[in-house]
Amino acid sequence: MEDKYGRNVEEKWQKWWADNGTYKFQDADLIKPVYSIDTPPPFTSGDLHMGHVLSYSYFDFAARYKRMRGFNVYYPQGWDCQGFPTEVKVEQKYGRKPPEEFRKLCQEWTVACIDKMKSQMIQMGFSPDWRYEYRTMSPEYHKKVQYSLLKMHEKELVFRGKHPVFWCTKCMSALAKSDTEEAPRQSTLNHLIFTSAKGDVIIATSRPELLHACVAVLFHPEDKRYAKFANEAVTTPLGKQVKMIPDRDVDPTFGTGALMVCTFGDKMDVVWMYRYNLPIIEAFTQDGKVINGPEYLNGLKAEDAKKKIIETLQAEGKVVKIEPLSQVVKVHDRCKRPVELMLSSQWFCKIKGKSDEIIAGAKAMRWVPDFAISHLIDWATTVEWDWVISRQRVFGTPLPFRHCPQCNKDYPADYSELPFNPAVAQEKKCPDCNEILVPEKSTCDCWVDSSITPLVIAGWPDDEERFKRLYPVSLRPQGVEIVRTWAFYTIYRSLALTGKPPFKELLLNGNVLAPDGKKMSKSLGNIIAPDQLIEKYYTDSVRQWAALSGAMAKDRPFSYQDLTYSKSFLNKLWNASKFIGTAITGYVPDESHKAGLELPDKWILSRLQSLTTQVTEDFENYEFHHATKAIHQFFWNELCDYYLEYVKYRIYRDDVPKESALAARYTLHMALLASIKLLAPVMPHATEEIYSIFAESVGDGSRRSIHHAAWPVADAKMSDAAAEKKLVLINEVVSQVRQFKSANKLALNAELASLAITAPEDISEGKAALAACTGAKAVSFAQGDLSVKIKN
RNA sequence: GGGCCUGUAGUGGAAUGGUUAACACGUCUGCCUUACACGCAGAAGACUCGGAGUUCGAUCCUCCGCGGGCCCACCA
Repeated sequence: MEDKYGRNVEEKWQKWWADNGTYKFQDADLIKPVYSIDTPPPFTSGDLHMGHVLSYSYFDFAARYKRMRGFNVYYPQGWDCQGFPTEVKVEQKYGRKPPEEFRKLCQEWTVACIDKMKSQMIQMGFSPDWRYEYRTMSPEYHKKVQYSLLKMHEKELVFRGKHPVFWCTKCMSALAKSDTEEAPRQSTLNHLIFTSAKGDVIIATSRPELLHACVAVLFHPEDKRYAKFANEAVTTPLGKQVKMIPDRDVDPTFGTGALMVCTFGDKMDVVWMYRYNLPIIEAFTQDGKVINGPEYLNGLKAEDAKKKIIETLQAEGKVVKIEPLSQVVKVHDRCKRPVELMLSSQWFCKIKGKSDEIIAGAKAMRWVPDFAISHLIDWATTVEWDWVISRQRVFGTPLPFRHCPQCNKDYPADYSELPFNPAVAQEKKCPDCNEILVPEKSTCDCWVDSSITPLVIAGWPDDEERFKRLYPVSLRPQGVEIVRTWAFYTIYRSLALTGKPPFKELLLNGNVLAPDGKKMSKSLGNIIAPDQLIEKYYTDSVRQWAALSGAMAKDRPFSYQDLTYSKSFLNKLWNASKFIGTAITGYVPDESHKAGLELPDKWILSRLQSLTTQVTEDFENYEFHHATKAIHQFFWNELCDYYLEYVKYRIYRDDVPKESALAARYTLHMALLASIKLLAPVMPHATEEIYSIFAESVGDGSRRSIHHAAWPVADAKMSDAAAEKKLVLINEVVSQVRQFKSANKLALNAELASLAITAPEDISEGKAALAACTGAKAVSFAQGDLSVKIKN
């Protein structure tokens, strides 16, 4: 055992574990039960953040615990490579490039990011089997994603259709919702006159320039003002007839309580369009100019069109009033221009109508904590339309389809063509018209990639043997905030592709907030970098912090206090272990040594049994916080603070009976060995090093890792309620003596003339320990309520 | 607007339908006692957000209010 604990110790074992394949999944072992983990592939930003540290620590604890419980742990690690942020960074660095070249640059960039993050993971002592690393940008991964899409296409769950998407008319690009932000602006609410046989209807709109795309007028079903118009036709100021439809989502208090649905002014229009199967009118071109409108509007930009149409309608007497309106609009986060909804040809995955089976699948799995499933149920029950899976991006998985421009039909790629890449795909012709088919250039939404991770890690679809062994996976750990995406899509796709729910258990973690309770963000400058913490506090402290944070599906502020404490405990563990290590040097444990067990020995061994039971139960429930706390309490406040003081004389002095000396060593051996095993999942480095104290009892000299040692099992025979009861009294006596010395400004090792103890139980068995621990030259006992008379 | 979570000493946070509500950091007082000063022994510090209810009894259960967090929807 090294003299001092530090980064050198941690690095030494990290290397040793890698060299010895400590965390390898035992492919050939078909007997051990398998425990598989579908770990989150982090987005390859290049940096592990505190949220990663927390959540990855969490399931690393689970993996290590299960390994010690005799499971064959399958713990792969993947990388979610493809995404807009990478494209942005690569473009910033290299400028715009042709697609294939750009994709290569993105890949190189990503590889560098992965290298960095991987080394951070190793520093954190995470224990995946790196042989099973996967990258969503690799050809093999693309192949599996595309295979999954072809399969779902065969089941008609994947299809192409026209769908409104967020669109930036300045950048001429489709946007994901995450590319948008909100901006307040001053606008106007315009009250326009619609006419009908039953009278006029005044509707209020902030976007009169969309009037030509008006396809319906809606009002609230209980709004008496409009009840008589239900399902009647009204005429827009442009002379078009549309229907009046009652709808529960209309706010009768806003404007006039009647609104026009335009395809598309905002997202709600899209909802209504689907709800009532309304026609779609393209209102703008891709560069934001009016189309399909009245002559005087066509070709104008939205802002100009708005002015123009208001002027015109006012002149025609069709405007009742114009009032100011402050509103919040979605803008493109990069150019700050308002975003439009544009009809566009996209690929979809059928989701609508699938809620019941997804919820049923979710309910078939254990959610920890259980309330987290509500996030999924809420989401599943409010799905309004199908999942748009295509993105007009470069760095992504290509959709494996071709399109006939003539017949307007889609053709899936052949399985033999996978991985399909439109840039190099062979030319194919339309079976109907012989026209050359156009390979799809869009790429997949990144959730398409990541929603098959439990399948991919289990060898799907080629390796049936492995798949049977590894699927469904035992554990899916993930953040609550992506239940609606990662968990939702994964459950759905896994069910669709295999008919079976993908996990047995889900473990949900929350996020790490900055010490001020706010979200960590670059703009607030409150980010805490894990690397610096490791440098200063060491990995095993950071891991303890993660355990103590206990953020089960809840957000927790980062706390330096917990980290400081964790480091203190690490130090305590280290020093106590050094002491015990010296005490038991050359000691070979033997059951016969139990014959000499004394009262304090029986006590601490009894406490150890209940601790073992408690900690085991906590680990089963992923209550790492509780488990860690319990071990700390035992080790520090019972073993170190009392027990070690009771036995020291049996270690140091030569005049103690041999039986007593052996029993003390037996107890120390047992207590330390069990303690470090219980701590091993959380503090893998320190416990591994301390484990070397026990090297000789391991046998042949070839070093075995503590992480393959058997998890302790409580032994009921070692439980001793009587001893525990007596030690409560003895500890109390010691405490009183310590108070006496403190009050009298005596050194704690000062000798005392005598102790006269009155206790409700016969605790005279502890006389020697008491005398040694308190420095009392004489100790006497009497029966009665607890009291201590001290003479110095 | 909807959903979920949450409100406990200066700070971070346990726990419990019932005696003095953990523990840690910080603070204060002693002590460098042959594992550890990243330590040891003590001490101070909490009307457990406010209100109502259930109960013999609530910090814990219910409701209302106020506050915080996260997610989602919407702003015609």
